[in-house]
Order: sequence, then C-alpha cells, then structure tokens
Amino acid sequence: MESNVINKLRSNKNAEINKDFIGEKVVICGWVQKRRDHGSLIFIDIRDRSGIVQVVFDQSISEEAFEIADRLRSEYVVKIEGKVRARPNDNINPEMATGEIELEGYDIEVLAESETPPFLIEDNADVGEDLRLEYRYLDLRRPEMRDALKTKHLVMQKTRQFLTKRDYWEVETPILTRSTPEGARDYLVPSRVNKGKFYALPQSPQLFKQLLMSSGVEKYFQIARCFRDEDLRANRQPEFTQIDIEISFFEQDKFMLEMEEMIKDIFAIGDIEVDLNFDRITYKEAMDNYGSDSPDTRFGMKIKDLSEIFTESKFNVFRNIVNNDGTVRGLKVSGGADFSRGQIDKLEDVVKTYGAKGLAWFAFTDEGVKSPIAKFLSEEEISKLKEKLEVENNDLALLVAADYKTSVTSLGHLRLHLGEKLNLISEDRFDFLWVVDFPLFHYNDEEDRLESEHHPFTAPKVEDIDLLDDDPLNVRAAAYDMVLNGEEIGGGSKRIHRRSLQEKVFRLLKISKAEADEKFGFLLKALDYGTPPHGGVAFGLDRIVMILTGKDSIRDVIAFPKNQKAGSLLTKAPGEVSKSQLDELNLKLDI
RNA sequence: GGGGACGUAGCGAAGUGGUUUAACGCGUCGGCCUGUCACGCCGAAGAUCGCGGGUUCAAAUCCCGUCGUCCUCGCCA
Repeated sequence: MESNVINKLRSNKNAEINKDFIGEKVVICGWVQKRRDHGSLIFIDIRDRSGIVQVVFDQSISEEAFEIADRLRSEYVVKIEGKVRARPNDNINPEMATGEIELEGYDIEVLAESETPPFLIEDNADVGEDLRLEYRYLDLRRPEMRDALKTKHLVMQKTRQFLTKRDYWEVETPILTRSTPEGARDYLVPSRVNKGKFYALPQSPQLFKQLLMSSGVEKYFQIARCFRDEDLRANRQPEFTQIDIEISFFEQDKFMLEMEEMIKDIFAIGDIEVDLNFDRITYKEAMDNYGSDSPDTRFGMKIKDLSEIFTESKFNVFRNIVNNDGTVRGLKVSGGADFSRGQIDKLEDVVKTYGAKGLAWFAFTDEGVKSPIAKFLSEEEISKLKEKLEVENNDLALLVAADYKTSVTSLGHLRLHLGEKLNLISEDRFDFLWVVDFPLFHYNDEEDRLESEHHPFTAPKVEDIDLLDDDPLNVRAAAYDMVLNGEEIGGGSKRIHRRSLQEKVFRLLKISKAEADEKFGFLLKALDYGTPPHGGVAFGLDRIVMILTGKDSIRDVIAFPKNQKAGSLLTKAPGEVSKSQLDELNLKLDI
C-alpha cells in the first residue's frame, strides 16, 4: 500500500478491506450506520455501497477524533482515516463480511450531517411503502434495494454484451411520437409549435423497430422505455422498460433459441441455471389445462373438461350450460376432502371474482361423496367424474360451469390460489416455456369487431392465411410468449412485411383505409420499398429483475416508481402548471 | 368505473361489542459504561387516535362523508 493516503478522500471501498490490510493505513468514506458508545470507546459502523466496516475510536489514540465520533449520528457522511487491525480473537464477528478486522480511527471528518431519518436504513425495515417512496433516496440506501439496482444494472450490461456479440446494434427511437389506434391508452404531450396537435409517448418502439428493418439495420435492439396510461398493479407501472429486439431474415425457431441463450446468460447473474430448448405449448393447451396463457407449470392440478358427462344430466344447470355452447370444467385438490364449508366458500369467492356464478364441489370420503348437488346426479355421472379427474379417496373436486373463457380462467385463478395456499409451488424452480400459436384475433362484443390478440403487425401462420377471409377467429399467429413461473416475461412474433397482407389485416380490424393511411401510412409505404421479412420480441426487463431478486412488486426494482394513482410521492408529479404554460400550448382546462 | 384491506407518537403496532393515565417494541434526547456489533444499564421527551360531520351523559371505538396507501376486477394491442 502506498503511504500518502492522507490527502485522498478515499483509498479503499469498505468491502475490499480484509486481513491482508492489517497494519496498513486506509481512508474510507461512507454513512454512519450505527454508533455504539462505550464511554471511552466508541464503535462506529461505516456503510458504503460495497459494505460495512467497523471503526473503533479510543480516547487514548486520538482525543480529537474521539470527540468528533462522540457527536456522530445516523447517516452522517464521514471520511475516516485509520489503521487496519485484527480484531481480538473472541471479538470476531462471523456474521459480517469484514468481521475479522476493524479500523483504529485516528482522524475523522464530517462531510455531511444528517437529520434523524424517518425510518431505519436496514433490510426488513418494517415501514409503509408510502413513506419509503416519499424518502426514496433513503430507501435505496438499504442493502436490499441497492442490490436490486445492481442486479438490474448487471442484467442490462449482460443484455448489451450478448446482443452486441451476436451482431445486434443498439438504436434509439423517439420518445415523442404519434398516437396510434389499438392498444393501451396513450400518454399525450401537447405540441407548442403545432397548435392543437399532440405527440404520444410510445407504448413500445414497435413501428420504429420495423422501420429499422426496412432501413437495413438487420439486427436491432434497445433497452427501451415504454409508456401506457392504464391502471396500475403490483407488476404494472405506467412507464416500464423493455428489452426490445428485431431481426431481418427472421427464422422463428433459430431466433427463439437465440433468445433462450440470452435469457440463460441473464439468469446466470442470479446463479440460476437455465436449460435450453424450452418446452413449447400451444395457446389452446395452455388455456385448456391451466386456464391462462402464461401458465405456472411448477405444479400440476390441471383443469379437465367434464362437459360430456353432463349432456343428458338431470342437473339442469350443468345440462343447460353444456348444451348452450358452455362447458363444465374442473380440477382436483388432492387430500382436499376435509376442507370446511367456510374454506370452500372462500374458494367460491375466488372464482366469482372472475365471473363464475358458482363453484360446485364434491368431497370424496370414506362415507362416500359429499356434495350439495350429488343428489341431482346419477351414480354413473359421479363415477365418470371420478374417472376423468382421477379422484382418489380424500380428494376434493371443484367444478365451474360457464362459457369456455369464464370457466377456464376462473379455474385457472383458483388453481393458482390453491397452489399458493397449499404450498405446492417450490420457490427454487424456474420453469421456462414458450406459449405458441396464439389466435391472431379475438372478438370484441362491445365494439362488434375483431381485435388483434398481439398487435396489428403480427403475421398469421402461413398455413392459416387462407382462413383470414372466412374464419378469421381460427387464424393462428406466428407469435410466441416466453413464460417463467406463470409470468409472461417476453413476447414476440413474425411481422407482416407485405403491404397487401397488412392492409387486409387492417380491414379485418375495421381500421378504415383512410385511418390506416393517416396513422400507419409511413409503415405501409415502407413495405412498398423492399422491407425484408422480419420478426422479433420484447422482454419485460423489470419483470425479469423482479424474479431474479425475488421481489413481489415491480416498484422494488424501479429506482423511482409511481404509486397506484400513477403519481410520484417523491416529486409529487404529476403537478399543476402555470396559466402561461397552458396559454403557450393553447390549452384550457375543463375539470 | 366496481370490490376489498388498512390509517393510533419519527417508525412498527396493542386497544375498537362505548367510560383506560391510550399499552408495548424500535428510534430520538440526556446520563453512566474499554470490546460492542439487535451493546447494556438509568432517566426523559414525544399522540388533540388521517380529516369533517353525526349519534350519545360519554367516541380511537358506533354511523355518514371525505382524503390517503395497498391488493384486485374491468382495462393493460
């Protein structure tokens, strides 16, 4: 170690200091984590980004430093010079990374004082989230939050490294762009120069990345901020970050494998091993078996179709539903026969949330079947039910009769609820899979028109193109979602690169020629000038980091997130603006 | 737009089928302490119980309204 440390603000990070430094002088800087005053001996824990080191101030070493140490309080920022020494044998702290050594502090300078913080700066701080968000800069000092920031940084770096090595270019696209129909509600920005006109913030760089393919970029990526003005959830923020990727001369299988390789690299950051060649299941299989297009396959309890049992049933409710395009589906809870009536009522509340009218149940016990509706069913129906669900003694069968979507999605949520409640999900498993063959469209009854399942630029599967005219709802998309533990972490597709097909899809979506020309004319035109076949994907960066860090809330992996009302408790955004600002924009409020 | 939970010192919380001096822990402040690391010991301060209204002899507690935070349905191509 060189000797002239005196003039340096800092010679070492806390975490670097270890037994090899014993006898050396160091200068550290950091925050006062904790002060333990023993009268004529004061221990101070100094925290920096790397970790914590204990400094001892002893009157007999420096009276002056000791007096300053006596006045230190939590979160003061200090510079300390000291000599590294081994701790006495019986005072080694094995809980602490630097627990074998300590600094003998002989000089100290207070770089900044601090008010007493409104909550303790430590992990597991039991504090309301609103207070954490108001004092986010203090919250981020907690090791847990610091580590989340670091993990996100590493994920971004790994992504850039991987894609750069694979010949992708990182290209920026506009934040001020134009509003387009379809999709989420836009965030709008008024234009001062163009009276009465508005920019929209991008919901994703979708159109631009396609234009970059037309531009000959061939392989593009961007760590892109996206904006959607919809209601918030634990895993949804109005602005979030996508790893956005697009390539020309797209070959779906090859591309999907490359993305698996990238994900493998990224998850190595969390010491999570990822096996390539993810399972692929179709959208239909996912909905049939799990009632979700992003199934959690870490446990079984698959949903079964029981409709055919009840086509002739004396139980009117089931028979009528089955014979009117509805369905009866159910799942089995192993060992659930002893659920109390109250517990089952709670399960019924779960399915009711998702539109089911009720939850039928059958408990199979030593004394036979217990169920409020057993008396309406024949022995044959009950035995078929047992057979289909592979029921054994002490099992509980839960059934929902409704239209297909209500039935499977309500049971799908019930399945997740039970999986969590019964502890069927092992937290150390990482089940990656692709969901493929999404429908290209779904039907919106309210507006009486087709809507894109994914987005209007998604290509139909080649073999289904012929169905577009007569049976559009059965056209499958060349689209794929990557799912991890029941969470959609990415999704993409092959895109339409022929104008005629793109125009046809717009027509099917009831987007008029005039509107298509106005809103998407630039894309259509680009398709006229030699746009190569292309496709891509976008991953939810925040969700990936959320899983890597084991957080339950997306807010814990965003440095400065918004609260549920899309506001910042820190900056108080959104805020009011002055009359003159509004005037410049030719805006009048009407509230 | 709908459903639900919560709101009591700086922080976390007990008390809420009517009457208490409104617990307790952490933190803060003062004193003592040479081996602590959840330091210890002694002492102290700190709360008009989110806000407004109502019922009552009496309200943190019951009722109505309102504000805030979170979860959720719808919504999120």
